[in-house]
Amino acid sequence: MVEKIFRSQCPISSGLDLFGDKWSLLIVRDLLYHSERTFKDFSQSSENISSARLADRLSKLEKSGFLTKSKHPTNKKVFLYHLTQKGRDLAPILAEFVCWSNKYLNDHISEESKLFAEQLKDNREQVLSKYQNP
Amino acid sequence: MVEKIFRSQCPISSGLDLFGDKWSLLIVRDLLYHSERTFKDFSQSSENISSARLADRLSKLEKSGFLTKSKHPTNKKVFLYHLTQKGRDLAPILAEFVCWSNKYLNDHISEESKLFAEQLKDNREQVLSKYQNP
DNA sequence: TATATTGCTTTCGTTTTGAAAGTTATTTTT
DNA sequence: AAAAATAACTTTCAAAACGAAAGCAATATA
Repeated sequence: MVEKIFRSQCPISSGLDLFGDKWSLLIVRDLLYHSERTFKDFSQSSENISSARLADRLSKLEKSGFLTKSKHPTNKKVFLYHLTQKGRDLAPILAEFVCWSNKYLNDHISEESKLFAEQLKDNREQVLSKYQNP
Repeated sequence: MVEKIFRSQCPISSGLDLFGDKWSLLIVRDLLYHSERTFKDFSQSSENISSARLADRLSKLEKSGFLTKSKHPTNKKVFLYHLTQKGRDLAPILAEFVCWSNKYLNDHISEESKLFAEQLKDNREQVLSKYQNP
């Protein structure tokens, strides 16, 4: 009845068990950058996630405590997603993805992300601190 | 004929396209920790990867330049896997996994990894520098 | 020489995925 | 007020990825 979540006691393996797929960290990325997103917003990100997959990932990330879902103040059919602290604390992982890709995929990534990688290189702590608080 | 590798120009999405699955980073982890591994060594890691999946991941990681495969000096049936610089440079990503899991999965991860997380917290640069060179 | 081991590959049933279409409640337009 | 559009999903279905197990060839060990 109780399904096993973790393959081992390794922190890397356990992290992968929670958010190690092709989509979860992209949802987190969008929320770090925009702080508030709707289902439609996520759908329109450039990686073209299918709505089935998006719905599934949002509910898993909510269940695992990475994000919260709340009602829009005026529009009844829209829901708003926000990161929790647990989700915001994934920012340093994403930052290292950015740095790695800036070094090894430099001719492929966008100019905007190269600039961001430079900022991280020069001033990691300060850049990241902006994402640590709500 | 040419298959698309990357979903977008985002450095995070592109990193996930290359090594964003449940196994690749665990192979890298083993090689960061042990510097040299055989097929059997990887098979015996505590997450129990199947041999089909392991063979597939090793060949993909080799093809993408994260690791190299070479002959054992004396034993003809054994092959040795090593990280390239490109692979070693994933260490900071793994380090952030360790820090995140130490904070949010502390009651689940091993004591050994908690110690490692503490070392990273106190002395990130020096701890990581050990993994940056061959 | 017989047995065991290594590094895979193959097979196969199950799970996960992506693409597309469908649904419901609400909001906007006419 | 009725019709059309929209948001947030859900459903369907075929394809891809996966895990477990067995099989295999070359080499090493007993």
